[in-house]
Amino acid sequence: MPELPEVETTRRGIEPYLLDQSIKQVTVHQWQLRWAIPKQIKLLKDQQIHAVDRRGKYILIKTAIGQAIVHLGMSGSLRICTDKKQPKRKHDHVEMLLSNGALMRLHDPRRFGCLLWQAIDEPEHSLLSNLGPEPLLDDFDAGHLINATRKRKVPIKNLIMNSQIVVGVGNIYASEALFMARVRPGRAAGRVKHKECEALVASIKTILQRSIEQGGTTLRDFVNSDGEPGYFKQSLFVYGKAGEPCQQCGTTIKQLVLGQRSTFYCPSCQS
DNA sequence: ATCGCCTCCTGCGCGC
DNA sequence: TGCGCGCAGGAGGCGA
Repeated sequence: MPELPEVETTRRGIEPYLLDQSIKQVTVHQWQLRWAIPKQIKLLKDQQIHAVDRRGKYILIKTAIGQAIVHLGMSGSLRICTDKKQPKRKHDHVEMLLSNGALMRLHDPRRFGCLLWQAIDEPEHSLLSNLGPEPLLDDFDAGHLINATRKRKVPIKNLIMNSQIVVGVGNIYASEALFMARVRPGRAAGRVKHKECEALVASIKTILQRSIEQGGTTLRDFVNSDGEPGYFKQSLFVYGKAGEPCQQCGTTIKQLVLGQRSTFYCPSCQS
């Protein structure tokens, strides 16, 4: 489900409830997510939260003795519950009770997400150590993308969704950014010109930023930490619009599969 | 090194 | 109304 804007929306939503609080209780109802939750997650009990950060699509809950690493997978969400009587729902796998009385619940029907632990004295987790730059920071620039695309034969869409190249670009925003940059998603990455790489970097930044401002994209079930949907869906140009006229030129939007993922583009606007 | 395919899991919408 | 099917916002891991 969540791409970078949805994860950032979630992070911003939970941060005020978590920051400087201590964790009074960690309850795990379902240990088996994508990977089993390590038993050490219980070390969070009585720890104070120093920061709630994000790296790519990972949310990092930091304490003096280590950090919890949360990934929401396809269907995960973190919700804050301030009403104690709010019942636990099916697929609420983990609950963390905070010193301010708030309860944070990790909900994930498909269980593609994860909750991992990295002690302060351990090397950076391998899931984090091989990640590319943050798309909204300055080290993700045209030079970086040009360098990453040379001699690569993978479709450009697959390449921008590769977290070793740049983090946070998922299936929705990859199609949208390619539309904005007027580049067809199936082009071999190495055939994308320098100018087009520049446009693509700018598009990725613009689209992710705008989506964050709208609270992310809710297609089916994304909700923020308050349980509210995001509003960027109304700003989508191509994703999920196969058969509809392009908003720019009227040509019918096409759909194909790349890297096992549905992909959308305008055959007239994008070349 | 790079690429493409498979996999994990539940839920929902669609066509019959 | 019910059932089976295909598809879904991720991404590591594998074999070629």
